[in-house]
Amino acid sequence: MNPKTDLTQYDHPSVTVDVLVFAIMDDQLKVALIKRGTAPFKNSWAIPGGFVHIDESLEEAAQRELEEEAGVKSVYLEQLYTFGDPERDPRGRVITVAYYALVPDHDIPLSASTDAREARWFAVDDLPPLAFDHKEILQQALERLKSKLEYSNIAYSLLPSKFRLTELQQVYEIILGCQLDKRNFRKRMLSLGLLEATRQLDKSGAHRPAQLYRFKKRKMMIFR
Amino acid sequence: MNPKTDLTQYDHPSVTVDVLVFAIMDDQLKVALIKRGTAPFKNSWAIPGGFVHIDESLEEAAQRELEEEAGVKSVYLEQLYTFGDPERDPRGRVITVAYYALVPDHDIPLSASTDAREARWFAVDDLPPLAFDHKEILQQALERLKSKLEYSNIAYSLLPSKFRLTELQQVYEIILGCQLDKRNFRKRMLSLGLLEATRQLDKSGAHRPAQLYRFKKRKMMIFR
DNA sequence: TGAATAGTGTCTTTCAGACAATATGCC
DNA sequence: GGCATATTGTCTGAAAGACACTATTCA
Repeated sequence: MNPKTDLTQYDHPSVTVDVLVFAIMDDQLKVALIKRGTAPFKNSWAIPGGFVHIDESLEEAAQRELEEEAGVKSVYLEQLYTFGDPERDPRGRVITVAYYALVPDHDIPLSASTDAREARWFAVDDLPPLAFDHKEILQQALERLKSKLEYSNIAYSLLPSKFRLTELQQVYEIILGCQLDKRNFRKRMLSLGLLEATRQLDKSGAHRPAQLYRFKKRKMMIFR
Repeated sequence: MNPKTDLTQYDHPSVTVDVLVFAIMDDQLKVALIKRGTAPFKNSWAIPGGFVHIDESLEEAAQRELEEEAGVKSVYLEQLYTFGDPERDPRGRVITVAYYALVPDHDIPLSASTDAREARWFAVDDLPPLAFDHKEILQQALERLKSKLEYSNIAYSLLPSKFRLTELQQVYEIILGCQLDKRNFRKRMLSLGLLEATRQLDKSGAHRPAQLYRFKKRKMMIFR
């Protein structure tokens, strides 16, 4: 049986969404991947995704994937790019609209869903070979994430609602891949006026407790 | 006859590309629009676009539209965003991948192609009502254009290969919609090191001739 | 009191922005 | 010479970056 049959017989491409789910875990930026249970690329790791239903919007489809995969709702979700090379899927013409999501928690269990044998978090700088053009998609997501970190407040979406300034700085350092000066970082963050101190202290360590802050608005803002 | 029939009977969405073609003409930013010759939105103005052929990439489809519409090749072309609301086209499920193009010439004749009664340039701040969700698409393209102008060298793609600094400044002023200081503008542009003086002067006016410059690289570069 | 992290200020450099006079070529 | 545009420099304020010590809590 020709594997292309079910995808191209109508001359309409299939449309999928792929969702890159990012989180900070163990002081690393991690991405959720699934191990494919079916051909093509059976047993390869891939970005979770699926077909767009005929009556749902692209964003709804991405939300649905996100919930199936990581069980999370109301997290940061943004359309990344649409990948449509005719050769990107050996089964036939599949156009995928890639989204990326940022989840604040440090300990999200993943569920292997349809087509997936297994789901796991991978540090983005220690990845297995990926199926399809998923390496390129991931690459592009990382670039977007880095640049958006510099001129927006999306970092809030990788943090719990209250956090120490040191934690915020770690998010920046992990994603940008470089060390930042503590004094300059705090000066800059506080001068943006997007943070406010809460009345709480973090007393979790055997040392001076840290002030906890929150973002005034948990909505993406551009500052340039 | 149910107008949805031909688009949804297979449960696959249709995929189109829409291409926003921008140029500077008469000291205004203009966009190429077509007047639709068929329902829905018959006689409304719309962004030119068409179906993605089953064997061409999205970018190839956009190139093809661009050539059919404006007869231009090798101009700046960038994917903008993918619009996929299930209600965006009354005929059924149509997902469109929007691209925008920047053409350097001041006098591009447009050809009315399939489905179009007429094609015309419109100043972006004097637009007719647009079909579908095309107003939103155009809005988003303008935002992208403005922000990219600030941190990249895409302005080169709206100019001929050699140009006066004054012309370059006009491109910025027209797109950003504000006046810029001539001395500061020139200082900044020259300090970026992306421009080089040619050996030619522009002697077209009854006044002191201007030095002609060119971009060292006619490839999009980010400077941030 | 020692360990561990929190918190803070100054100086320098760089860049953006305000601002106006002179230069050159053509008619 | 008059007109029209081209070309050029200084000052000021803001923000980024380099840099090191004190403060606080807990064990």
